[in-house]
Amino acid sequence: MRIGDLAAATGASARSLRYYEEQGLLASERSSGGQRHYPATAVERVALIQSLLAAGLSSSTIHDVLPCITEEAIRTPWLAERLRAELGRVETQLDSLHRTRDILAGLVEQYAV
Amino acid sequence: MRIGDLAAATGASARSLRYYEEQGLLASERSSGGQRHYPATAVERVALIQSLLAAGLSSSTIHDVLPCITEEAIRTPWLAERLRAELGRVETQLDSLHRTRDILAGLVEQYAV
DNA sequence: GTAAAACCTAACATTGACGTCAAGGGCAAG
DNA sequence: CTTGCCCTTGACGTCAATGTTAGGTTTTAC
Repeated sequence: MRIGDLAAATGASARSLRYYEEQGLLASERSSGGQRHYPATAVERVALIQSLLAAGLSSSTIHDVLPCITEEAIRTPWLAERLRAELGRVETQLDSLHRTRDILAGLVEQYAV
Repeated sequence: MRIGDLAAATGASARSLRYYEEQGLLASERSSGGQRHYPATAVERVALIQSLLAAGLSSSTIHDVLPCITEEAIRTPWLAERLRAELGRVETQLDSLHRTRDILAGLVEQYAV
């Protein structure tokens, strides 16, 4: 898969995919001419990255948390701790968003004609 | 209440409060010397603004959606529609965040030592 | 009345995840 | 081989909420 295919398959722009690579979130092989090639599994990985970005994790946090290209950090207690911390953050955010949803729903009810 | 008090009461910076006013989200009376004064209800209003900002609504959207200082837009069908649209957005985001939470929880389980 | 603390406006700086543009190179089809 | 499309790197632009700084004014405390 070339970058345009991956972009089409994931909805991310080619610019974003290059950015993910630059941030160490996504690996690619290069053709002899220097063009990026991706395995089919990259689609799933990009989806994961997008999901975590949408959850408010920074690319640097994702880099820390995903045992990515370099598998160095796997199963260190530090990684487990970091994961738990981010999970906590997301759950807090989930609670807060839940309350906001209720507020908005209240407004909708109040202003529905 | 002056701006410092409101900042202390809400956790927002004075800069942010002025910005909210600039964006038409928050009203203030001025003293003879030009300093802002807020009613006690402003605390609640700022909390609402923060909540909506945290949910990813832009200040311009909040301005549209909150029947704010100028009460012009109240109860127009358009407002009701806009509110429903934003509620939909937030609910979508909530779903997505929920899934992301599960993914993260899975990772935690996987990498827990 | 005076000093300190809080406030004012105005403007520029920051951050992060991209968009966009320029100048060029790779690659399949005709 | 060339046409046309996709790709490359690099650099600069954007956007939104907020930080920061500067230079001056108002309010509060003594």
